[in-house]
Amino acid sequence: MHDIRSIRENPEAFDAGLARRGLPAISAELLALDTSARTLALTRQNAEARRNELSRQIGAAMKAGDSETAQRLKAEVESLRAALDDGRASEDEVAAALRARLEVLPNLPDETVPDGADETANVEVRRWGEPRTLGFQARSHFEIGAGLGLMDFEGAAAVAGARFVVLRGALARLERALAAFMVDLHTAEFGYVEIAPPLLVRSEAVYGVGQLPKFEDDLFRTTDGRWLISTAEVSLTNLVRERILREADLPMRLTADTPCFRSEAGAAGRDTRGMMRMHQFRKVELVSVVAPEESAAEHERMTACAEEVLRRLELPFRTMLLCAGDMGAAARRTYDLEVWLPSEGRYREISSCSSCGDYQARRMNARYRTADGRNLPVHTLNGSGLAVGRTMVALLENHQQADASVVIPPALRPWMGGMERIG
RNA sequence: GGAGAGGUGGCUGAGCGGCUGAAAGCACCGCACUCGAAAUGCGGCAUACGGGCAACUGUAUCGGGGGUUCGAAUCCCCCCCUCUCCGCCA
Repeated sequence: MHDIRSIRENPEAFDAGLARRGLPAISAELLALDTSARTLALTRQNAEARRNELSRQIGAAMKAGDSETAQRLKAEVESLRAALDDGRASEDEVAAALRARLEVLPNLPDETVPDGADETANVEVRRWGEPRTLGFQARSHFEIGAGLGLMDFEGAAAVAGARFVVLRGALARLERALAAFMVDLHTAEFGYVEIAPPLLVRSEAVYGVGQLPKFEDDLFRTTDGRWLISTAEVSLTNLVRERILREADLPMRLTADTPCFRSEAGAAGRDTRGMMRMHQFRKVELVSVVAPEESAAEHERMTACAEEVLRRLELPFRTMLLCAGDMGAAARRTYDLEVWLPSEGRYREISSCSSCGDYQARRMNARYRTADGRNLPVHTLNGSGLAVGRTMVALLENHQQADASVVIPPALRPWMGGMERIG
């Protein structure tokens, strides 16, 4: 949610930011509504001030036993009423219209974000690792999984339908090991606090991170009106909703290993084979809540935390700075981590680390108290550290062997009970 | 699911139709006292949005929404949340 005051101060910059997102200028319309709302409010407030004053006089008159004066004053208040009610109604209407326009607008891109309409304009900022030369035809993760007999899409379809998978034995263990490995890394070495959050959340929480009201179609809703989290970002970020934090509470760094649920509406036909795009997948999420001046540095730090997972698992990746047109709505600046997939011969997204500025904080009303006693919106960041399902895909494909087995990278072996190889 | 109790400022907690944006205490910030500190005393200290060059000032906010009333933290209705007991249950 944008601060209407900042739009008032610099409407050109606001529209320019939206333009980078590929959106038309809207500041003139917003400011017209804003002016109208303020004018109506001022008129209403003056009428209310008058009414309050008269009410005080009525009280005084009644106390003095002067019921005649009291009656006369009551009549006068009555005459204010119609105007007051009308004014309030139109004020509410204008305010609602302004809000409806504001709450669906995405965040403005940071100055350091490159221009561009889609992923082709993203900028590679670094690359790590060399894709292995296999010496044989790379098999896809689902071929490997099928070969091992431990990845079952048919069974999953029978139980749940398309876009689900059933893992067995060593692969089920592998998923659990990867998640535990990631959480342990982030807590033990990077200072994140592990959280076991709700997976079903209320609308207010989804609204707070910016996924409602605009992206309702991407989510699953329960019969009692709650939502299944599409990412633990929703649960973790909202932990500070409606709170005033002390400066000493910041930075707040949280991590959680949770399933994520996405309807994948609009993704029909994409990634239909394998487990790249599921209705349910496991993800270790990172969330930071920081003071505004810290958010840029925190963004780099968080991205580095996610990258470290890939380094330790010996998975080649590149880090992309997303262009303005390719970022999610809440983000001001985003790095995507893309891991090498031998079967596709290209890099695929495995993590997305975003700095959201005060966009989510305003929607959640999450603030912190500065040393000089002001309450300012915090800055929030979130990132995958990493998407566990896709990490497993990358691990299987990158560490596959000619004999159809898969070598478990040494860093992960403690979480696999010492196992060195699957198959 | 049934019965009951309750949600007030950063925290605790009074108020239960007008003098209450809200007592008191704690916390916090000034000042005094002190060589310094503690203790003590005095003063200050909610948030949001407006108006005003400013001093200052208006409105709203006592979980959320609606209603009654000239006037609501206080009365009525609906919803949300918390707690206690009973039932059910991983």
